[in-house]
Amino acid sequence: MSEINTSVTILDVAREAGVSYSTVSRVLSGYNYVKDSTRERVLEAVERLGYVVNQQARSLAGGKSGVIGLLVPGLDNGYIGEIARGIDEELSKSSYDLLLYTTHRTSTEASYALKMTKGLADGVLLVVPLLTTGYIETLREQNFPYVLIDQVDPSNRSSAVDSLNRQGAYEATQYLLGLGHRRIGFITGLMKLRSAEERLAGHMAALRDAGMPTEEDLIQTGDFWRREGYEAAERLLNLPNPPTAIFASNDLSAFGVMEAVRAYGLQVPHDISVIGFDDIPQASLVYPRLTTVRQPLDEMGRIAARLLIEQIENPDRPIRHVTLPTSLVIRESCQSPHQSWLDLRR
Amino acid sequence: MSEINTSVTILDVAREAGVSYSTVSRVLSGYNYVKDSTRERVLEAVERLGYVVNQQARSLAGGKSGVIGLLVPGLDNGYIGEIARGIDEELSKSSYDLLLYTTHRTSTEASYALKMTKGLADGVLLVVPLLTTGYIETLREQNFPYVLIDQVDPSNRSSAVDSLNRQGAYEATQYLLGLGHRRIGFITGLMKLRSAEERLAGHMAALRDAGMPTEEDLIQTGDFWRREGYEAAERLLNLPNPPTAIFASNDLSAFGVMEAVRAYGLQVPHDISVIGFDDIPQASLVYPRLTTVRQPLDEMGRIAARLLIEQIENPDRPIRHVTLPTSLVIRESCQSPHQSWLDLRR
DNA sequence: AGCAATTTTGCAAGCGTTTGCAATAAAAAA
DNA sequence: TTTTTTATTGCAAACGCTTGCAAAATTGCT
Repeated sequence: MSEINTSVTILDVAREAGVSYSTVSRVLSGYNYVKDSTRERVLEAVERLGYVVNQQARSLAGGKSGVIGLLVPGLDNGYIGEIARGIDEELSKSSYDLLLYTTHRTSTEASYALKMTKGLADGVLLVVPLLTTGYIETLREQNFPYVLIDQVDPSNRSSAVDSLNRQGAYEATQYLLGLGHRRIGFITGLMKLRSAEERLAGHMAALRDAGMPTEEDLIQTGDFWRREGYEAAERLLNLPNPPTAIFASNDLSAFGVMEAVRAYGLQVPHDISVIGFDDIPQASLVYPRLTTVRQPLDEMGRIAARLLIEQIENPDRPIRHVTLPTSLVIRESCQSPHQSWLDLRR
Repeated sequence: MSEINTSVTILDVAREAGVSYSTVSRVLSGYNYVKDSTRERVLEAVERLGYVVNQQARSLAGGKSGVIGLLVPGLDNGYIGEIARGIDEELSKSSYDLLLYTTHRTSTEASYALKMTKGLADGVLLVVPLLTTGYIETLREQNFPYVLIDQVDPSNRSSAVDSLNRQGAYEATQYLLGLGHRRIGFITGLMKLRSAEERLAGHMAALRDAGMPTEEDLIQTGDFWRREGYEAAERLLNLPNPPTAIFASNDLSAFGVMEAVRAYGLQVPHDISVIGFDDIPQASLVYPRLTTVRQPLDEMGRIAARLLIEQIENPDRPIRHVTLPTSLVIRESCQSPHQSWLDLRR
């Protein structure tokens, strides 16, 4: 790699190796019908000239771009970070690069989707909760490889990776119940999202199965963000008969809850137990460390990436929907309610 | 955008609009010498056909790729996330896309650098602390636009964005001193890095200027990671005469410190004050919330992106080095040492 | 109306690869 | 040997776009 010149092309390599450029191309793309001695000569020339393939040209000429698009709502989330890490890890095993799009960009999601299909990427990973199903159809029609992460295609005709939201929530509530809580506040996620729906459903089911009445005031609307978590918690704490535990639909809003609890001069878990959902890295950083339902986000990213690559390299593979289990991670933010406290509220 | 077909090319648009393909190209790339009526006709055709430009082809033909490369060590850092957010925000104002590379990938950093110069990106943002200066030279030689973030080119011939590490550390130590601390433990960052060096230097300078002796045992080596922060803190706490405050070179290691302190049955800030550096989002999430030196990471990303774009669009712009100020963010992890505690140690 | 200056438009030649097809060389079979 | 078969290699034609150059229109002045 002595000569590092921008303009070393396949032709230069061909000349250097004394073969035709198509032979060089074949060697480079791992074609089999090349004599070993020739291959070696080409490789040597490549090395000597410091040649690097021009991806753009390669993909224009019909090859693959070697790029995978990742469409996410934003980077300020923790949650996305974990997924991205998983994706990145998986991609590092293959030779794909990652092109990141955040939908807060000015143009519409749909236009990104389209853009990618135009040669920019070989496939796309969608972590776009609020998706307008519209462009998913576009992708499918064009037969462009894509995988949804933590969201589902209502029509069920897309490859997707998600987790057992409902069951996770069910277990969390069951856990709280088991600790002796009888009044459990629930803060929903953004209800347009399937995952938010399922978590609520799981919670309700657990209550029902335990023969507990559901009280409307105990269900407060949130949006998966911290601020709304704080405010929903305030509403819960202001109730004439406040809950002894609060189940927030994700960790971020659980953090808001913890803050609100503290602002009310109460202590977690002493006065109020708090449980979250996701298990983002911060969950074990807060104090007290948050008990939460772990969604294997990085694993989801990894699997999605794998699914996508399979689909890219083998286009007629049927779509697949992988659902990962969640698990309750018990840390220090929950405990049994005090008897006195309970009595007080009777 | 009724017909969404993969293969709508500039030629189709030209036919539809009844003009030549070069005219279409000119309209699309904002060339001026086009009659208004023609432009309109073309734009209509584009709309009608749902045409989307093929970036690969465009960039092959000599245009720009419209992609900016971002080379980072990994995504598991919080620190990187903030920078990336800033970059992303800035990019969203322009029309560049972001291609993400993590160096933990198998190939070497240098090969990525090369790859990008081959048409894949128009410029690159480097957040690669441990950089071997080698490929920076490669980039410079090829006159390929790049900007360093939170790191400096020893030879000082690169555009870069960093912050006043030294001064930030100076102020932090001064603050601790002002609170009455006389024995301050310091946990370094990875000393290969300039920023780690500077933070240590700032700390030492503050001690010196305050007429304080520097005690070797109080300086422990860390590496900017949590685990090492924990262990360095243990070493500090095991000292015959342990410090009353610990200054960790970044927030991540400060978290490790807090953990260690807790593991020793002590309380932050009651028994030991802890101060960090960076102010990553988690800093205000931990309990007690971490007092730290704020480095405007997102702003650094934003500025770096801007610098890079300027450089791309105006190649003979001189290189620039922007250094942002840091600021002390006082939260709850520091307080004055107890007199009794101090006496105990006299 | 005639001519120069200026604005618009179109043609053709790439950009660096991949790949189908055909030609050549080598190996196997007859 | 000669004929088949199979392995190697080269040529040429895309891929979809940008851009220099030249031709065609238009406009402004005499």
